[in-house]
Amino acid sequence: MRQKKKSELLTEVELEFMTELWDLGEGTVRDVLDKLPEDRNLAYTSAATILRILEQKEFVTSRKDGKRHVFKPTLGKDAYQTRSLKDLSMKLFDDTPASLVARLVNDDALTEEALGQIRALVDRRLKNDSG
Amino acid sequence: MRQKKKSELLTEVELEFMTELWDLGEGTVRDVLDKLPEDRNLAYTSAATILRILEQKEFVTSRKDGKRHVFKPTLGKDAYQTRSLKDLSMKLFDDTPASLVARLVNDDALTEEALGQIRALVDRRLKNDSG
DNA sequence: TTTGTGAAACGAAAGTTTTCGTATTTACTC
DNA sequence: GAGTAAATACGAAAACTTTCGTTTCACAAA
Repeated sequence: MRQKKKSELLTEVELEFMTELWDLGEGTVRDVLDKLPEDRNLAYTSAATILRILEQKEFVTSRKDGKRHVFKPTLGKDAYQTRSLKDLSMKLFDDTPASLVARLVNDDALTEEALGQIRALVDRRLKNDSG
Repeated sequence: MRQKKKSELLTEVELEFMTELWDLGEGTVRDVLDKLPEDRNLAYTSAATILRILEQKEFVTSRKDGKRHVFKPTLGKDAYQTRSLKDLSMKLFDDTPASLVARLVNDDALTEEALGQIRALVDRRLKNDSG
């Protein structure tokens, strides 16, 4: 029997939808569809299908409100951010978060301001841990 | 006319192959295939197809060596790391690298040592920029 | 030159993701 | 209850990714 590949990661379109739901908190098919960019031009039924799939994969739950379904993430955006970073770090950075940050801070496009913010974050975390 | 979707990002299997090529520097179909995990069990022709696709997408070039083709990345691993981070940052972190790092350093699984390394990297970059 | 071995070329099957059409259901209004 | 507007349910087409089989080609050994 072939093992079902359960990736735990969102596909491109799934992520697009989850991003809207994270922003909305929760919402109907119509809510999400209306929130997509003007030029996205996705059929209503397509959007409904994506949400159905997200529910099958247990990334969202739904409740009924009158005749509509209201969808709500079961996984927080922060948790998914962590999961994605872990995946990227594993696949492309030898599972060494420091080397990921190294690549990031060596990016010329990164502003001085962003660098300062990053250091502040790291410092705060180090202080909290030790003190 | 429909715009060809040119993603610039590697698919799962493409990344798997590029990773081996980055490690090898360059290599033949056989070289890459032999480098995959024991239990990968991919047919030779499948590997050849992936490399052919990577060449079509211009992620690698090939030269002939006797009767075999030797494949070589056109894009460095570091450049692709940067590209991936930019993509992730855009899709999941509001295009704000600092918030990506914030998520990373807030991950409880991150060791004190890794944190120290990260701060050192940031400090070094800040010093170099100003002095 | 024939023959054997391993590689390349190519197309297409199999698997997954994305999109949509059709049919049905629901709630509301008269 | 019949009409209607909007939502859901479901299947399947379309698009993309992954895998492989068959045929052709290149080189070397007899």
